Amino acid sequence: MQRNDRKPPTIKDVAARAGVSVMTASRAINGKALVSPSARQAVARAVEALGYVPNASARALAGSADRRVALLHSNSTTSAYLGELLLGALAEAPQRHLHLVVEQCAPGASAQEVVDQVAQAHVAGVILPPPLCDWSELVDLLTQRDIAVVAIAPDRDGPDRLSVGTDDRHAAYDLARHLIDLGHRRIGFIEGNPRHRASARRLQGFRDCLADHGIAVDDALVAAGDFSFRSGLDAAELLLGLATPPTAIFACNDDMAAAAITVAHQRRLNVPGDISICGFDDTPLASAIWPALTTIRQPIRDMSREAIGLLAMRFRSQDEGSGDSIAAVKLDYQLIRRQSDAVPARH
Amino acid sequence: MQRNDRKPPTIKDVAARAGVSVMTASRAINGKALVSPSARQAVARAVEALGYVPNASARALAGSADRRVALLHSNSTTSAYLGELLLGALAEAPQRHLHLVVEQCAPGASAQEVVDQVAQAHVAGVILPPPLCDWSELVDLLTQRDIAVVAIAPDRDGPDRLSVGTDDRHAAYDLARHLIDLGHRRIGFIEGNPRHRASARRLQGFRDCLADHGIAVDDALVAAGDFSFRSGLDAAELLLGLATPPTAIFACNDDMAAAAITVAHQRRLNVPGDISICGFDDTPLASAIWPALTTIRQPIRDMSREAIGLLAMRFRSQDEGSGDSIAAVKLDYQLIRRQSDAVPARH
DNA sequence: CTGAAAGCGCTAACAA
DNA sequence: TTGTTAGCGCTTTCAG
Repeated sequence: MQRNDRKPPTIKDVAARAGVSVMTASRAINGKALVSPSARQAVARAVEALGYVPNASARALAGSADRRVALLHSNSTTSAYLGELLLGALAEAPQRHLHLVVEQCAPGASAQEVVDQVAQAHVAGVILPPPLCDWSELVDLLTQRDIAVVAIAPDRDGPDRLSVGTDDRHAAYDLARHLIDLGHRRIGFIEGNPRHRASARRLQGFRDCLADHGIAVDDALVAAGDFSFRSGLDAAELLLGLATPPTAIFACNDDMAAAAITVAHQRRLNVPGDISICGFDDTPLASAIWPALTTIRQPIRDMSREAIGLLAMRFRSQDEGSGDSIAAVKLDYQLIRRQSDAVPARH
Repeated sequence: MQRNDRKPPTIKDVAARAGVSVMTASRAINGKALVSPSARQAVARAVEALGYVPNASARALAGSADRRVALLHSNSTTSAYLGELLLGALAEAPQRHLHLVVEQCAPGASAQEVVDQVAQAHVAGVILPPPLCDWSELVDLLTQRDIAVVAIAPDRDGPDRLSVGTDDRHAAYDLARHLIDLGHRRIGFIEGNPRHRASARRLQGFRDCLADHGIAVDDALVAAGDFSFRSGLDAAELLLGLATPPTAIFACNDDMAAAAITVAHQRRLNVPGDISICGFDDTPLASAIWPALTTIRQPIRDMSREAIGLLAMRFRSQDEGSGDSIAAVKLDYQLIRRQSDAVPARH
């Protein structure tokens, strides 16, 4: 009855305590078939009593079951985004018997160099957050090397391409409808970086919604932007400087929405009294400004969780030689209503 | 010359190619002594040619060298902070031959429960970010179980306690001095959560600086807060509503500084023309508002990197039976000057 | 300085 | 349904 168990219990200890062979213990622990209920129970009890936890290294070494997968990132995403991604992946990986490694690709590296780096890591799969997931040269090279790729929120999901994301168009549609339901008819839109397809999809959802509600889209109300706060300032300046300014602004991300609020305040406009302003993404910024932003939240953590799941599934079907399974999963977004929107002021 | 090397090369391949035994290869690869220069070189060449990378699992399984360490977090820190911490730790751990696992402790769990959870993970050490690092019951329990603990930015670093952080007092002193150098004499201060010692240390640095410059601290200029945006609003309201308002405000974090800017704008004050406002932490928020905040940046990623280093060092000295080494490391902070500060307006 | 043997904890494959 | 044998890739003995 010593306080400090120097060594953690091994499967041998479990087997001994359960009165079965190591193999039976192994099978029971891994939930395989072909184990009698009684043995299964005995093992379960032993595991419980000993506080046994399988040794991941040994498992990886023995079977070819545990594979390594990498979360490859450039330094261009924010650490909040990356943090969420990491948390999801780190939580899911062990459950799927995958080892997660994190790789950062060097700033100026060529696709070939990045692939070499990944290959060095002996990974069987890679999770690619934006903007990496849209670097087709990289994706192709990886695929050629038989490394599975799953894209997080890619610009477009090709067939036979593993991806997870949300439906930007649909989310934008919903947000636009929210504004319309409030009574807005002149709604300004601040575009994101034209190189990101997400921006185009959001605009599309916005346009579709207006069209469906019989509202003509005034092109003067669609201002260019690039997702940066700075660009949001200019766009909002333009929109609010119009002869007939909009009663609401739909910004393609929170940063630009925050900028729009800043401009509104500079112009002595009350938000949301005089003008409603909505964002997209629900970054921490959204709730750290006043008024807090009504915005769309994407389940980032769940995305990487799903990504790991997709990889695990792909490996399984590879092993079984069966055809590929589901390729693109779409997760639900959420409209977060805070204080930056309201019914339009009477004229 | 096949395209797809099915299996990665093992140490056997390296040894064969170098014309030495597996053991010599192992020793050479790990930089151990007792290897002839010629052998060492041959192995190095073989490694290079084969693109050999040691298999971490096998290494962990064979030696007792690789230990597991956990980054334990509650869900109370922001994901940006956690993300940075993760990136630092994930990058450093393999280099130190440590396996990093990430554990989230359940919201309402007792210290005992959390320790049990950690023990389950077979870790030899734990990295504790705030506020976990200040939960002394937890730290004690962990220590009793012979699990090394390193605290990230703890409220106070005891002797014999591994910790890494920055010098809050000193950083606050520097920021205050920056304001004084600009010409400010009436400087408001917005406190953080009184339960966080960091808040007190920042106030102390602020006071010390004023004292050193012969400026009396007017207690009316020190407003309570709790690090939240909301509390910053109230504090700023109070400060700016004073008969003789300050010409500058030093907020204990960026969120409250952002709030102060909001209030200033509501009162038709120009920032920084009419009033300078500084933050602390350099969160993404700092550069996503207008004007962008002058603030203090803490090297969060480096902190977790250092934390891993401390653990590795501790293990090494444990193994060698030597006494404990350096316990508390302080990292350099940085004063980031942006657009929220300026010389005070003439009266 | 170098090498051979043994085994880390676990699981495929094969028997029983 | 169960147990046995072998071996994953590496490092630790312990002998050369």
